[in-house]
Amino acid sequence: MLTIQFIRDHRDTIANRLRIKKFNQPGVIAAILSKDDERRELQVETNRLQAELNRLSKEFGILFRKGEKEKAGELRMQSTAIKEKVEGSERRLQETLEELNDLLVQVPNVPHVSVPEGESSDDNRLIREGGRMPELPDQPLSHWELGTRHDLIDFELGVKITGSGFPVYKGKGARLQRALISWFLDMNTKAGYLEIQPPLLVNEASGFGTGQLPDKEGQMYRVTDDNLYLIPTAEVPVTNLYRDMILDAADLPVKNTAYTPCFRREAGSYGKDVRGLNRLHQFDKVEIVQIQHPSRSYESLEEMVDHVERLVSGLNLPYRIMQLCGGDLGFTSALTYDFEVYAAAQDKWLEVSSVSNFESYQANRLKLRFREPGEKKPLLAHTLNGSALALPRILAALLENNQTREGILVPEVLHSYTGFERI
RNA sequence: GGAGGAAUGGCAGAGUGGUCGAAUGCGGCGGUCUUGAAAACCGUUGUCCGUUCACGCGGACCGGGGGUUCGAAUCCCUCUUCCUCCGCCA
Repeated sequence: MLTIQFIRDHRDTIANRLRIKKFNQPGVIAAILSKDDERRELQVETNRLQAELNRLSKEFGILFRKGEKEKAGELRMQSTAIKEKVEGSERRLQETLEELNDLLVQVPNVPHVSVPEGESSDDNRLIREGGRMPELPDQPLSHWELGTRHDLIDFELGVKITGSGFPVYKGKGARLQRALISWFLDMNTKAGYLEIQPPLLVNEASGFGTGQLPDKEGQMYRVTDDNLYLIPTAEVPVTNLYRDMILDAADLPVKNTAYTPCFRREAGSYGKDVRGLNRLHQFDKVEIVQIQHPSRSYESLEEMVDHVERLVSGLNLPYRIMQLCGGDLGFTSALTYDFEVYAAAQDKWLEVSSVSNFESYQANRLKLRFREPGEKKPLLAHTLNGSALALPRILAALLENNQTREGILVPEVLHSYTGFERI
């Protein structure tokens, strides 16, 4: 969330900057500012009463030890009276703090100045494109047809054992998945990312830290008995590794990568977009996460984009990089680039990576800070993450684009991982 | 799952009701000494909020939450985590 200080400092411009993100509730900002004034008044009053009570208690202790029982008794009555006031004041302060927090979490991150206006994904800005469009044989097959024909992916078995959106990968299909994961991780570690294997279930505090809670609660699978959530992305556990930490500026940037399955309920999304591997409840993804100094976070964002671009072009997939418009930008993000690859048989662009700078929005929730050498006050760090890469749609595009009369060709970079060159 | 013990500052570790935000040691930072370094010595060293032009001042925090008390790191309840033993187990 935004810091109250930031909102105070930009009270005149913030509503306008949020408008681009389709947050048209200037009332919330006004309510935050007045609630914060209220909070400060209450704080001053509470602190004053607390100081008074502390002073009386201290005096009481001294008198009591001296044996001046009578004077002590007087003080005790005074303290009792003040104590009631302190309790009342503390309770009001606590309530105000909670109300303020409830308002604060409703405000999305402020978009970067370069974010274009727009309503939906149709208004996203094309940054650049690359790769060559494939030439398909006559009557090309979709990836779900190819998956079934070559016995790579079994959707029906998944339905039997779990439900729709939980495919079973078999044989060369499973091996191809493992090859992609290994190649991605190897490329990421070569680029300086530390490989992490995090837990796949997280607690409430972690969900809150990266912003999935409270606003995206319905998107996560929940283990109610133990009050845990299945991770929707490795971003959650890997970023939360650094919750409540103060890092040295010299440790920045922190660069981590993790492969994990991801679990998403995808409540409310049905229809033809969800066919095959296009949208799943469980899928595999390799994630990259950076924690960076605020003055260098946008350099890191570009570096991450370049890195992801090397991955997609290494697989010889036609791709394009889009900058998300205000209306399409996520709640917690300041700037996001989406990578889309072209799946030729479906004639569709599929999103395979989303690379974002959250600036200090997550860090403020996470209490993730760093200290400049010689400085006393720690500052909020910036967090960034991106997919490098999400598997199912990559697999879909590979199968569809590389189908030939002689079988499906495996990209060269994967040969040493798969042990086969065609399917 | 059962029985017992524990959780204190960057780390180690004292503190069982009253100037305790907390002894002491280590580490860090600054200084003295030194050609330089080490050693020694001196000083300093948590986070957050509020207030102040500033020096400063006030408040909260000793795993989390709640309670007892004029006053809680210290007593009580509860949750979490860790350790030891038993059981189960990939």
